[in-house]
Amino acid sequence: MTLTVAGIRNQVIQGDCLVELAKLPDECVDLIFIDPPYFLQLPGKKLLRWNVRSEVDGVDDEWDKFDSFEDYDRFIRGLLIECRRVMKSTASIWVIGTYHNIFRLGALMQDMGFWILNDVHWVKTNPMPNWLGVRFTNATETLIWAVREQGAKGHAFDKQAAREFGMGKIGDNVWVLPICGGSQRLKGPDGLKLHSTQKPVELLRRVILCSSRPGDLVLDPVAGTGTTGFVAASLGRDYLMIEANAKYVAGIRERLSS
Amino acid sequence: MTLTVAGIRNQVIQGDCLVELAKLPDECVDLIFIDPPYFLQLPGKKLLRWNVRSEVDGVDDEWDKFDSFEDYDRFIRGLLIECRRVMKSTASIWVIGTYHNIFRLGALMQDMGFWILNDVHWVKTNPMPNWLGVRFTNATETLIWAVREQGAKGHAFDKQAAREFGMGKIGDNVWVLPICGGSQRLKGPDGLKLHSTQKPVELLRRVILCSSRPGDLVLDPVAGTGTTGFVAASLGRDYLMIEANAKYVAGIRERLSS
DNA sequence: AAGAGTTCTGAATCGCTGT
DNA sequence: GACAGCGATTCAGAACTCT
Repeated sequence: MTLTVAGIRNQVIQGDCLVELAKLPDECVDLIFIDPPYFLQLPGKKLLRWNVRSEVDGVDDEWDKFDSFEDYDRFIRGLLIECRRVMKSTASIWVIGTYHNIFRLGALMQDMGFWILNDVHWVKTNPMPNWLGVRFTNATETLIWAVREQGAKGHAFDKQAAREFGMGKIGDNVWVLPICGGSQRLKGPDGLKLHSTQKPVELLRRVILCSSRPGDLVLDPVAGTGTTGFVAASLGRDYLMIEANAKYVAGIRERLSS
Repeated sequence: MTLTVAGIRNQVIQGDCLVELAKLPDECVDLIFIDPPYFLQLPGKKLLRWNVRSEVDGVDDEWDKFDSFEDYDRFIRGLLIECRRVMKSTASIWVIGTYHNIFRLGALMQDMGFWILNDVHWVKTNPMPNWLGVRFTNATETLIWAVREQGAKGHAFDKQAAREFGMGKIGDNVWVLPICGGSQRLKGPDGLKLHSTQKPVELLRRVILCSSRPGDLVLDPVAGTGTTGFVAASLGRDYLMIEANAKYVAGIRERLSS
């Protein structure tokens, strides 16, 4: 069964992203934001041995388990193929990651024919300190912004908005802003943070303002805590979110209704 | 013929990087810096500056021409295989690129078994502006810093130096500095810039100070204008540079003798 | 000589229309 | 499809010109 375009506006779908994406018609969305699992490969036992903190906030969720780069690539490729199919010719797509996964994402996108417009660097004002002191503090995440193919015309770009966000006078590709915390951070029924890598509202605000128009349909197939749809709605865009985890979906629904 | 380790210190070799690297013994260098062609894929059409009668002198050098991503990947993979072979177990390697090529470099490195320590982002204070305002100004280049394999021990890291360079209080992975210009920029016999992509001395100073020790051997197999060796020598490190282009080699020799 | 104003350029995957 | 031509609009920093 294929959903109608009208029927997919402002929905949160609980389900597997590949299964649910397959139900969407071709060329129906204007903007896609993907915050995939990062494949951190954290040697957690080694960190435990130092006995500093039990987990150092390392991501250790069930959805971040992949056995190999090949497994990870296969998942990402499948996801991107469906995303590319549902993009309008005028749509653009953002993905975010760290050095653990962003190079794979970018190379796969280029191999699939996506045309990269920019890399944008989120510089965190309050990164997790590197207490081992054997490498640089990792204070950044990288976003890739791309269109469906070389020569694709008509994607949205709000130059005035971009100008406000960059460090330079033109909108440049460096955004300095804090990580998600405080009251913005969703809590689960247990009072602990609901999601380990919730993205800040301001990050999504910049993405959506710069690269979409009012009334556009914004898709997030790996919605997590639903920041994408939450911000899209607040900016007069429509959203469609897909998330497999029931607890996250419950969190999203509560967030959207408040 | 294999060169002795003593024989390769402080040399500039004119020749094909793959051929010359193959002559080196295993595990002989402490640090590698690679500034490969970026495969910019610029349109044939020149970008016009509209307030003056001039064109942007984009990079159209022969050394940046590849038929496809596949061709590009083949070149990079061959280069990295040899680099990995000549790295000591305690060595580390830097590569630099932009969104055109850095994702491919990073993914290839991961696939080959390199272990990424950081991505470091060079934020340019004076980037080329985005004339037409259809995307973000591309104000950054990305460096990847890696060791030979997961669990490799003993690579150099000067935490004090790193602390001075980052934007945060700890040495973080964002470096803000201007592009190479002025008297630092090498000129050819015709008075024009010798090389279209010369890297600033300060960038290499940071790389070498942070990730090598005095007396270490620093290898640059794609030397260009020789900034790597020039800076290494000034910091009490030994260097080995390989460069195919005779004009660039002449420029390097003159630069080193002055 | 010093200072003010002008020109030039940098790893750029940058437009739209009409023929 | 390709290509020519029009035209909208950018910035830091070094080099250069003029006073």
